[in-house]
Amino acid sequence: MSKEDAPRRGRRNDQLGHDQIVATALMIIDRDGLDGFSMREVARELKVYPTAIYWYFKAGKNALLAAVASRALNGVTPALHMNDDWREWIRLLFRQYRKALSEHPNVAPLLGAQLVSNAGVNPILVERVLTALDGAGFRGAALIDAYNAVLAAMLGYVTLEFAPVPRDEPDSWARAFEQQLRELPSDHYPLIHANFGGLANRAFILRWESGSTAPLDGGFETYVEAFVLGLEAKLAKHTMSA
Amino acid sequence: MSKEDAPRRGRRNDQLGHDQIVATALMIIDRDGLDGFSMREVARELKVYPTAIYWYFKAGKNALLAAVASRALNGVTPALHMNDDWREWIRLLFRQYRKALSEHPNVAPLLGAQLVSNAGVNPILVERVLTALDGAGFRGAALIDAYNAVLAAMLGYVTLEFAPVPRDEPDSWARAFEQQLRELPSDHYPLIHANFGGLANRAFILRWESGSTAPLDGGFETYVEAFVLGLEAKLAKHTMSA
DNA sequence: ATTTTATTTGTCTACTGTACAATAAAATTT
DNA sequence: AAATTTTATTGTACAGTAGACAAATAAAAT
Repeated sequence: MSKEDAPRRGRRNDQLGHDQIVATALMIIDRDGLDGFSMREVARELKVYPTAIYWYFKAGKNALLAAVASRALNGVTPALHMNDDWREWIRLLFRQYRKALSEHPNVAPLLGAQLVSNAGVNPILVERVLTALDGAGFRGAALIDAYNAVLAAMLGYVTLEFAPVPRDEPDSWARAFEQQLRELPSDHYPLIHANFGGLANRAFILRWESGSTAPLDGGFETYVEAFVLGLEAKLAKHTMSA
Repeated sequence: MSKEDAPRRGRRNDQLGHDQIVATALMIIDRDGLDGFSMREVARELKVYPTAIYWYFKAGKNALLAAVASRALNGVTPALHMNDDWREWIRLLFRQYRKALSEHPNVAPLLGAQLVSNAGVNPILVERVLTALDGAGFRGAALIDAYNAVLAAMLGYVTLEFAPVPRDEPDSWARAFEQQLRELPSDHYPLIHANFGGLANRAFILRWESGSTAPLDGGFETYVEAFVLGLEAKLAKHTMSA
């Protein structure tokens, strides 16, 4: 009713700013999942016109999502000091990465899969992984190969673990899915049947909850340990043949 | 101009059918990427009204995408015979999985990340992985953990490798990105600098092409071998302590 | 010949990303 | 202090999206 109801055009004092936009976007994704995210929803949340967001992220939606991913992973890369054990450092990296993502599980699909994998991450991670592997003894082409293996392994488990489940009527879907699993004929699937208790909702493909509500800790530790031990074994083979 | 131009309503002889829809959807995704996919595009391609698609996929877009993912992975799981070496079988599984996805790289984001990870895949894969690991000697909780590790590892590398790059003006984007990499100060990033030739466009985060056009073979082989060797080492530790 | 059912057309609403122009406050230059 | 430029926002517009719903109709079953 009052005059001030008419929204003012032009520059305002309570500026928007990159950080506020990214924080809001991350909040929306945490709350509603990636499907609930949209430029317009961000604008609504900030009580601002949708196009205002485009002033800060001129490249649009993907640019904003890249910034969100980057923020969610802020400070993940552990420090790396001389004489640190490279195995322990990689274990720490994997665990911190998983922990960071477990606090923003809905961001996970952006990382392994989306185009963000390049833009969002910072070169410090790259340099430190290279440093750790160089310290272990990897050189030249073997260093590059090991680097790629480490990066992929770091992302692999968590991307899958935190993959979202259908969000419409999750309860009935879960029950139906569980029922479907139980009905697998035990003669064709003897090991699934024999280990059903341990597998149901505790194993990829055979679960109906995301890792954000039902984490797969044991598998992760096995995964990390196997990978580190394997790198070590591969290193031993190479240095012996050299 | 002729009478037959008026589209016939109701049931037709040249029926649509699940398979034709899924095949068309996969073709579109192969051609235009996941962003180019939409229910309406599928309908256009089939010269049919969009809502016709919903008759076959009553759960909508996600259901169709799940079917597409399942089709793209059709027949990936290698046969597993008694006395097969479990290490060799896992290597084969990983390689076939990667090969199948390299023929449909745009499907990759659906697998690791999206909700498809459950619905799309068949239980034969699960049973065979369990069989291979059981044959290796994993039992009980260790079997479940190893299973989860294998599944995650199988998906991890390829999901990242085939992640798409920005599709608008990819050339100028690639050049800009490369330039940005070259300008990393060599005092802060000595190993990136020292290995620049081997890293540029050949390493995660430092590349501007997707794995579909610039595969990262060496890293994959290292990854597979490290993982298999690691599982073996982990197994040896366990069976020794038992 | 009639009913049923499977399949498609056609209509509708509510939403999305983003290009573009208008506008005004703040910062900068004169 | 006045004029100008830059920055940040409102406001308008468009073409595309998913999907609910009802109407139409051809083929199959009875």
